[in-house]
This record gives sequence, C-alpha cells and structure tokens, in this order.
Amino acid sequence: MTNAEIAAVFEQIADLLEFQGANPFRVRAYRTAARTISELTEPVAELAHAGPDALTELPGIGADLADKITTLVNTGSLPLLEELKAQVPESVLTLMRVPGLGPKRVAAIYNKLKIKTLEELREACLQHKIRDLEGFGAKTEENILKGIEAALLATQRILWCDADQIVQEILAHLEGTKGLRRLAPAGSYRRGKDTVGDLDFLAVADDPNPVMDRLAKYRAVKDVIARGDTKMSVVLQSGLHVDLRVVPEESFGAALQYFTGSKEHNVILRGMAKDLGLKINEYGVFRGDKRIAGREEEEVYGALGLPWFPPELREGRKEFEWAAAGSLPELITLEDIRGDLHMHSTWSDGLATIEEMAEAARKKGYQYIAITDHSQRVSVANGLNPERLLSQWNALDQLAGKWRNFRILKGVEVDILEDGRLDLPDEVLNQADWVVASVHFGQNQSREEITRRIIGALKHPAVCAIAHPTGRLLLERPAYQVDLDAVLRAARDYGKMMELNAHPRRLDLDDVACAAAKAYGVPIAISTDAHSINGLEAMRYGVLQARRGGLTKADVVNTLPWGELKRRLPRYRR
DNA sequence: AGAAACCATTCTGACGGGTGTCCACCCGT
Repeated sequence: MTNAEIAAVFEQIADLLEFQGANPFRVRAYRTAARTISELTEPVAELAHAGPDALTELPGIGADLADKITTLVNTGSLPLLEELKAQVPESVLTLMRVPGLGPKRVAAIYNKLKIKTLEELREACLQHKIRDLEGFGAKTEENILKGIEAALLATQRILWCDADQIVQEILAHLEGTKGLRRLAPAGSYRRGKDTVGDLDFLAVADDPNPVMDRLAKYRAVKDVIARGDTKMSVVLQSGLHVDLRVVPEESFGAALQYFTGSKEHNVILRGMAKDLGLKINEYGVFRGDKRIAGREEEEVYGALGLPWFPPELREGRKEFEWAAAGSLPELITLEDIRGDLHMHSTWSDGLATIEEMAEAARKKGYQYIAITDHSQRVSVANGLNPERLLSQWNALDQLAGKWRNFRILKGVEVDILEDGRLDLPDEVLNQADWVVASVHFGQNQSREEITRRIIGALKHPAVCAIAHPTGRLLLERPAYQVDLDAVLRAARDYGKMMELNAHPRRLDLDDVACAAAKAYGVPIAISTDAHSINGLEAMRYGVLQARRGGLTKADVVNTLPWGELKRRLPRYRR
C-alpha cells in the first residue's frame, strides 16, 4: 500500500468523523497524519515492517495510528473505516462539497430529513423543507440551491500556467482603478504551486468600492458571492473563485503575508508570535494594542527575528528550521539556467527543426542544448531507430562549427522497454553526449516491476538521467506506481541525475521529490521536453517547482557549462 | 488522536471576515 493510499484512508476517516461531530482534535490528528504520510519520501509500508517504533517516531503518529498503519499495510483495510462507512452513507460526504454546507449543517440535514444525495437536497430546497430546519432560513435555502450547481460543476483546480494567464489579465483589468495604490496576487499562485484552486488578490486603495466594482466588471465574472467592507468573492464562468481583499497601506505587508499562506505556514508563524507575546493578523504584528510591523512582509517576519521567506518555501515544512539554523537556501532563478537538456525536433514528434530550436535557445542566452528525440519503440512519435539516430548525429556534426559558444549535444530520449531493456543498442547509446531514459509503455505494471526497470536504466553506463520520472500528467493522470525513494537512492549510488520535467502538465519530480533528491545529493536537470520553439519557455515552470523544492543553483546541473556538467557523470570520469 | 508531564490529566494550529439568523457556522490563508 502506497503512502498516498494510506493518507487517503486517513483523510476519509477524518471526513467521516467530522461529519459525526467527533472530537475536533481527533479529526485533526487524522488529517495531520495524512499530510505527514503523503509528504514522506520513504514508503510507510517499509517502516511498518520495521516495527511500530519506526512509525511512532514520525511526528503526529502515536501508538494508535501506528497500529492502524500496520493493519492497513498487512490487510489492505481498516475496521474503523468499514464501521464508519456502515454508519454514514458515503454519498452524504458529497453534500459537504456544497459551498456553505459544513459538517454541522449537513449532519442536521441528514439527521432530520434523511437526505443523502445532491439530487434529494435539491428537491428538498424546491419544496422549501430546508428553511424550516432550526438554524436555517429562506436565504440559506436559496444559497444551497445555488451551491448545488457549483458542487456539480466540481470546482476543478487549474494548472499554474493557466492561472498565470488569468492573473495577468485581472491585474491588467484592475490596474489604473481610481484610488488603487498597490495590487498583488497572493495565495497558492504566488507560492508557485503546480496547480491552483482559486485566485487571491490583495489591494491597497483609498476606497475599496471602486476596486470591487471594477472586479465585478471583469469579463469572465459570473457571480458575486460575497462583498463586504474589505473582502469580496466572485466566481468566474469556469467555476474558479477569485477573492479580493482591500487593506490600509500600513497593513499591506501583513495582509500579503497572511493571504499568501500557506495556512500551515501561517499557523506556525502565528504560534511563534504568540510565544513571543505578540499577535499577528492580516493588519499587522501587535504587542498589546500597539502595531509594531505590517507595511512590508520583511517587517512582519523581521518583528519575529525571522528572515523574509520566498513564497515558494511557505508550506510549513522545513522553512522555519532552516531559518533558525540560518540555512535558508538561496533559491535558483531562471537567469541561472545555461542550457536545456531535453527537447524534440522534426526528426521525431517535434514541430521545429534542430536549427530552429538551436536559434531559439541561443536567443535565450543558453550555451548548449541536447536534442533528445524519441527512440524507435515510440512509433507514434516517429521514434528514431539506430540508423536514423546516427544520421541525425552526423547532421549535428555538420552544424557543429556554425555557432561560437553554443553547442548542440547528441542526445536521445531512450525508452525503457516493458522488460527493462533499453530501446537502443549499447554501441549507439555509448556514442551519445547525453542520454535520458524514460518510461512510456507498460505504465500499468506493478510498483516492483516499474521500479526495477527504472533502477536498471540508471545502472546502465550510458544513461545520464531519468526523464519525467513519475509519468504523471497533472489533473489528468496519476503517477505510475514507482518507489521513488528507491529510485533516488539508486541515482545516488550510481552517480546519476534526475530530470525535473518543466512541462506545465508534468512538473515531475514534484516539490517534495526535489527536496528528497537534494537530501540524497542527487543532482537535478531542469528540462523543458519542448516539442516546439515555444515549448522552451516552460523552463520558468520548472524553475518555480525547483524553488518549491528548496533547490539552489548548485543543486541544478544545467546551471553549469557543459564541460563542468559532464564531469559530474561517471561515464566521463577517468 | 498525540504529546507533555500532572502517569490520569490537560492541552492541543492562529486569526478574522461575511452571512444569516439571532450566536453559529462556514470560509479563507
């Protein structure tokens, strides 16, 4: 059983317990455990086999949860979950997806009216049965009816790159509003999370009303959900929520800090403030009634003796430990990148010629690129057999003298076949400058098989890195089953590298895996996997993800000149 | 449910806005 599956069980238990009105701290214990487990790199199942002590050493896991994990790992199920499911029809939990309905109200609706589905809830609203319940009224009933539509729309998350487009559009739309003094996007968008659930904007204005009026007029706004003196929520036609908060100038930093989050980061920060006899809210840092900071984020953190945290690190993971130790990483930037080590050309399924890709890369200031077209097995992508690949490399030799200070590496993205063999013969692979290996076929194999295939590829002397190591497609397809921890250890042992695929739908390794790779000392190559000139622009998404993983320039190999990069690979060492 | 220290008990993640109904609930970071 994978960490993600165990975490999902605990999340479900938390939902069911919450619905039953259980002790909120008990509910939180399950949620905390779920988060801990899902962010762990090593498989919890292995810890479970090592014995209960290995599990209870994890923060937030005590004797009881350790026992439940062990049961889950050994039997694949959990009696508590089965009991809860028997007591609460699972469909009731979908009622909590209706905005405005939490555990208390859903419990009331279910207990009094025996309503179990969204359809039954809609009926009850239309027959005005909801408004007669204690604590409910006509207005609530109306809002529930509206909310059901929203729940059915299934408020999806969107890719960071898509969020970026909308954010830029809204910023441009609000820019120039009368009395608007400052404006900034916040939330998970600002933290650079690979997918974004809603958009948050923060403004300073002489009067909030013109700004709110203007947001309401944004072309894609469908509905204004709430509007008060300082806070406004709208929903776009796509179902995406946009929140706007307007604060006084002297609170801008505190509000930006609060609104950027994450929630977990804020909770820790505010707890630290409390210990110092201070209070932090979105209006500032307060000692008693006296505001001692708030205009800029630096002041807010500074009031607690903390450095300013890059938003990408504000996830409530290790950042406060790093700050205490004075070892907050200096994160990599787009300007540090000197080359791109994964891209395709018209030789396989790319849209641009090698020369076009090279010209575009040179314009970006790169010193080198690797052309890594697909190997023969990927026939739908016009993958290259040995003859065509060698002929491509001949063509590269012809181009070699064309540019000064720019180099095209002879590369290939070789498939790791279902049986673990590589899709090209050794004598061909050995002639390449740069080889990335990846899994495209047999993604449904067992965790053991896929892990063995990838580790086998890492062991091959010609292979430099594993490309898109989990195969996930964000919002589309989950990662294949793979023991990433074992893969990272193998990369360390064989002196190999791992790719962070910068394509905005992939972005694997993810942030947590990047941090794990760094901890093992495994170098990362951030590569775009571009299939067109425009695809090269994806580098910024990869860098953003790397920053979330706490990577510095030194952790990323394509910040190096090629000459230095290659010396990091065993095959080039003597 | 975990964790600390009180080994049975106590505390536990911070803080505030908006809404609808009458103080609670839900929501956001």
